[in-house]
Amino acid sequence: MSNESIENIVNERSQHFLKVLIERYIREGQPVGSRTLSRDSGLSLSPATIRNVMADLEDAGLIISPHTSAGRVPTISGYRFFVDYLVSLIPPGETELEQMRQQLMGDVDSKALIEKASSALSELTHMAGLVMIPRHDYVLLKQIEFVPLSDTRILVILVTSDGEVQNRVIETGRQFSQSDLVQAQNFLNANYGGQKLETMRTRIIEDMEKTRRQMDAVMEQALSLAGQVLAADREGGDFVLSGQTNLMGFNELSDLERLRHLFDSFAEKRQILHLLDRCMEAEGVQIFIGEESGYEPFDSCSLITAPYQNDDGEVAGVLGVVGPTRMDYNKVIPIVDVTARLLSNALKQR
Amino acid sequence: MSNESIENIVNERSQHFLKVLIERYIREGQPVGSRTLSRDSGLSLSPATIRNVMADLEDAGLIISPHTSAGRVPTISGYRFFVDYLVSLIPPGETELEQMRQQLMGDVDSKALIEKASSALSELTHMAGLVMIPRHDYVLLKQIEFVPLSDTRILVILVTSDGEVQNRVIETGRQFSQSDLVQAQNFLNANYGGQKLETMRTRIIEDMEKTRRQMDAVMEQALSLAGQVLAADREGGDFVLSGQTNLMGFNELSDLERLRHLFDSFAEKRQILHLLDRCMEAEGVQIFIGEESGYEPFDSCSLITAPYQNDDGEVAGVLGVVGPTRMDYNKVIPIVDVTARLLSNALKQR
DNA sequence: TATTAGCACTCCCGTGTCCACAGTGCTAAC
DNA sequence: GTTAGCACTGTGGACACGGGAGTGCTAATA
Repeated sequence: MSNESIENIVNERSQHFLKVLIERYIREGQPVGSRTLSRDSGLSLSPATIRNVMADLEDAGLIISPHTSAGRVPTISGYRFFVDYLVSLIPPGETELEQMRQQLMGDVDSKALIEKASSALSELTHMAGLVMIPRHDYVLLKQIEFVPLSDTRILVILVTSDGEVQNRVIETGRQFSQSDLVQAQNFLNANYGGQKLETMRTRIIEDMEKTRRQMDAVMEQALSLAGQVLAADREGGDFVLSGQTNLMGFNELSDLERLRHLFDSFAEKRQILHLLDRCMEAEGVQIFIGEESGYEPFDSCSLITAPYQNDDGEVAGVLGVVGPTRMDYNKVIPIVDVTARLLSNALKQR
Repeated sequence: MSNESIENIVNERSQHFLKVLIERYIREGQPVGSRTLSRDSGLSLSPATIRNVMADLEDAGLIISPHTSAGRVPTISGYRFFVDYLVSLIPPGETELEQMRQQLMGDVDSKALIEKASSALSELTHMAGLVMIPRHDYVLLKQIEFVPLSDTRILVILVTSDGEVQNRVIETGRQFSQSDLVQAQNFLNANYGGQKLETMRTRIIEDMEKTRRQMDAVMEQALSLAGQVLAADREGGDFVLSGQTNLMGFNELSDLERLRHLFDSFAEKRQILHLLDRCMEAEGVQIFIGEESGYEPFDSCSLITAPYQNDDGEVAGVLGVVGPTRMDYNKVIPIVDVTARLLSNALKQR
């Protein structure tokens, strides 16, 4: 890719300057000039020399100057290069680790854990924390239960492997007796317990086909009910967001118009879920800088995500943080990484 | 109260001018001067005369001028006087009513209805909509159900009169057999079905006292379980918020610091719930202007609320809108009022 | 007595000018 | 390849200026 060629063009010394410049810019938030860089670099070269280097970096598209007589600031590609090749990750300190452990301990239910994880992310990074609610598709059925509400309305309760309980009311065309329901429920528990809802969905459709010939009334009823329940489960998923107001503190996001777009997109959820879905497939930490996410409200933001696992060790969801492109990648990346691990562990020990 | 005396001091003509001034200010958002007011008032009086009147109104504390050579703007007391004595409520137009009905129709579940109501409020007023989730205390028990999860963990399902299903996992000290649970469940349904959770809570405590002497094992078990379930239900309640980003459009709220406070308070929920709780007791529409709410983040906002009823005609919760003090009270008050009625109806017809 | 015209006064706000500052690119020398 | 020197440039703060909007007061009017 283009990064490869950039790496060749920009020699090692230039890379060092790029790193120093970006780290300085992340700290101070102001364009970095040649004099400053000369002092910070540790290489005792004169500003004039640095200016030449900076011109090269600018040609390579890694930095840019907001106007003639300002210093330089990183471009999106600059950050990208930095993140890919130059970061010196700083693992969370003992106090921070302690704080995370504290929050993610105790046998609370998974919903509470997820909220804790989200607020931990936002508190530690001073940005917005984001944790996806585990997708049901990846969740195993522990138990299914039918409770009659009225003649034709049945409350269906799904207890899933993540300790969550989902309930859904279904409207059946006809009447089911109490014992019908008990039978159906036993049948389903015996046959589908321990399966993923996702595979269950497909298997039930197959099985309905088969049973049509056998004509076992109980089975047929049970399958039809389960089919109805799962059909209602096809929608989008959800996530928990914390500390969105933290984003109001950054002056690169202080434009009310942009900020509003961003907040609207948090409330809308759909697009963000789509973005998070894409991150589920990634192996570890995933980073979108500025426009890289391809999602316009995030244009001046970066998103750092990591997937987390449920108690079966399967990827259950994604968590992450959103902040300005000018964020402290050195620190934030490890925080996201560690939080994902801790959440996975916490979900396991229940 | 002080309003009474103000009413006496400020004669009818002045009141008319106050009304015109406030309505103009609400429309235009800029301080209103004597010349403008003279044109708008319809009374063909010269600006000089108006100036005298305005001086009186300023003395009475109803309007104030931001600086020497600006017009006047309403004070909090000015708005208060306006909403108490001068508003000309404008009922929602047919198209708006239609929109509301559309959103609040259909046999969706109560949670969905509440979200719809909230977004209807925000869309119609272009401000933030707020609907409290019905307080469980006011809700009747339709049915209770126990599902064993493991030896000592039991899933308890409460089906309530508002069609909601709540589930809660309780950790019992000892083991319950399947039939124990069925008996307990039947006992509770027979004895407490149709009661408010709130009264149930107190009655169960009494009853446990009584049974202690009779020593009926089933009853005792059942009561103890129910007691545990209800004990977990003592926390604060919740609300649904929509269109909070609408608030970013108003330039009287464009101060990022204040705005952040406001948004934080929405996320924190506790204080706002407290405020809403107070509104439950009020008969109809309730209005807090600026600092009247006594809640600092709302200092430059107004809150208009109305209680709504559940299917038994009892007050179930409160809904409302939050916006800048400079809002169109003439239109917003009726919208809040009507939405509350429509939501009550929608909850009834299920 | 209530209303009005006239007038001096005040404050805001947009405009324009000026200047110091920081940093640049280029050239020529080391 | 590195550096000193220099002319150049955009930013942003300070300042003065003037027009505009609106006020309060006074004296005249109906």
